[in-house]
Amino acid sequence: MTTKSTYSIGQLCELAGVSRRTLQHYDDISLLKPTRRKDNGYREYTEADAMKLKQVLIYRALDFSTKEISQLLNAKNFDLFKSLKEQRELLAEKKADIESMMRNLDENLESMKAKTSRNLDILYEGIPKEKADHWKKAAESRVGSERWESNLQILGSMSEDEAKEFKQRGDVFYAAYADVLDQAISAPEVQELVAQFIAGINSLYASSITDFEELNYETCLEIARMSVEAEDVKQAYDFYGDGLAEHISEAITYYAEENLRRP
Amino acid sequence: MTTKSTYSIGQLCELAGVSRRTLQHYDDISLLKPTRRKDNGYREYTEADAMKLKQVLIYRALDFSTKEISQLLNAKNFDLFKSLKEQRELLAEKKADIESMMRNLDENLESMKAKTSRNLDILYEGIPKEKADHWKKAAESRVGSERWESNLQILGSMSEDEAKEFKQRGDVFYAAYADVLDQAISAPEVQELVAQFIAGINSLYASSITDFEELNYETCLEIARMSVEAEDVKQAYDFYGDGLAEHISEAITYYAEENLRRP
DNA sequence: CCTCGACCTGCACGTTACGTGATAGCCAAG
DNA sequence: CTTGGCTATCACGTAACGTGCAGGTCGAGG
Repeated sequence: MTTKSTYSIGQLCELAGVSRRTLQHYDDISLLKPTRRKDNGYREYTEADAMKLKQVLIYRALDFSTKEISQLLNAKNFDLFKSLKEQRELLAEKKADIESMMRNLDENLESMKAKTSRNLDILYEGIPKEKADHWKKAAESRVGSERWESNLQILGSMSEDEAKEFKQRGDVFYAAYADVLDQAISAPEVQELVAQFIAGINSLYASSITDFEELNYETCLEIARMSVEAEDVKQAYDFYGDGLAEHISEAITYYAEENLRRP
Repeated sequence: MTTKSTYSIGQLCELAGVSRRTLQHYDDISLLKPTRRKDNGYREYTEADAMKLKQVLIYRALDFSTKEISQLLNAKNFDLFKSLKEQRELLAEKKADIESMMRNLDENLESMKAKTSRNLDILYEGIPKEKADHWKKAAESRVGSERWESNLQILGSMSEDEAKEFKQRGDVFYAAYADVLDQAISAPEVQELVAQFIAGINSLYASSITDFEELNYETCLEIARMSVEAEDVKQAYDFYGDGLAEHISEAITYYAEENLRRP
């Protein structure tokens, strides 16, 4: 059973993955007229038409205008073989373009990663070497885990100065927090610090994430959980004061319940 | 000297290789608004805007609509890192598409070449093996030489049956021509055969080359020249009768002078 | 101070390559 | 004989700019 060598418009557009209207349009502008019309006016495309359409689609994928394609395909002395070779050339060029764009992106990605790790260095500055290495490794290994990737990328988007500033503010904050570890999580001093903490995260995110929405109830609870459940985060917190991780975790939870409860 | 970190519309469009109007358009539709307007109303773009434009251009190269790009780039929680990785993915896909199209083309080219050589076999059927091999090689080696490539490709575009038919007609014709070798090139019998010959080439070309123009004066002279100058063609002609190549060459020249002279 | 050319502004209509109906003819099946 | 699925031809809509046009800005030079 040889393939029936004529197609209706519907069959051809199905075959080629283009819309009916596109074929009608190509007919209108004489880019690809069906070989003949049946008596009822229906378009009847042949195998040759299908081949030509394939050519057209390749040129279209190469961003040629229909006018240009028309000139190419209907040129006097049109030579299929040459045309195919030319298309190959152009495709190769386009491929090269894409590869160049990919290399460009890779460079950007690399530089962002590099910056991230440089800024991680800054972040763990002044912390005993073994611990720092341990935490840093844990942090870097999180790249690839959806949730943390963008957190780390915020570091990557900061300049070194900003990173230093960020660390400084962190040091100051956690030192201050260490001073209130003996107070109840509901104590105004504690809650004031937590409010600062949340505000800090908000402004950090807001500056680097477009249209960032302020931390809500659930997200705060999640931060509270992570503070104690992620071992390295917990250790980093506890570095500033014994039991700081658990304390701030509960304090954040309390804060969220009091201030961010759903309406 | 650090690069001045703001651009006018002209500078940015120069830098990015897009038209002024495109940037104005992106401003209109809020895809990429300049960071600020100067007091005189001039658009002032920052480095960050330039980065964003780069993103836009990549997505545009990937055939995203401006609306889609706008949604992607201005999405809540937009994440540059993720976006870059996504772009890499998409570029990889596009590259794969292009590679697939190239493979497809290569297949077509291969099959055309294969058909050409199959039909060359048919063409040299019934001719002593050494000679046939010699001529065939010469013919195939012409692939790559502009002028001959399309001639051979006409063979490639024929079905086997057509090729056989073609050879048969050739055999008949050259046999007939061998019978008039003793007559003058201007003799009516000879000129009648030449007319048939030219008509044959015309119809052959017309059937496989879109909008082919009939052989003109110069082209005929060229055919005449090739008949004797191309060694293998000459030998192929002479196979049908001694001195046929030179005779038909002169006869074609005469025919052209008589019938196809410029007005 | 004036002018000139290069740059910028907004506005409006033109263009390409289709998309999206609306309306109507063809035709095989129930 | 109607119904559902294909087809046809208008005809208007749209996206992403292109292409002027009339007019403001600005630094350099006469």
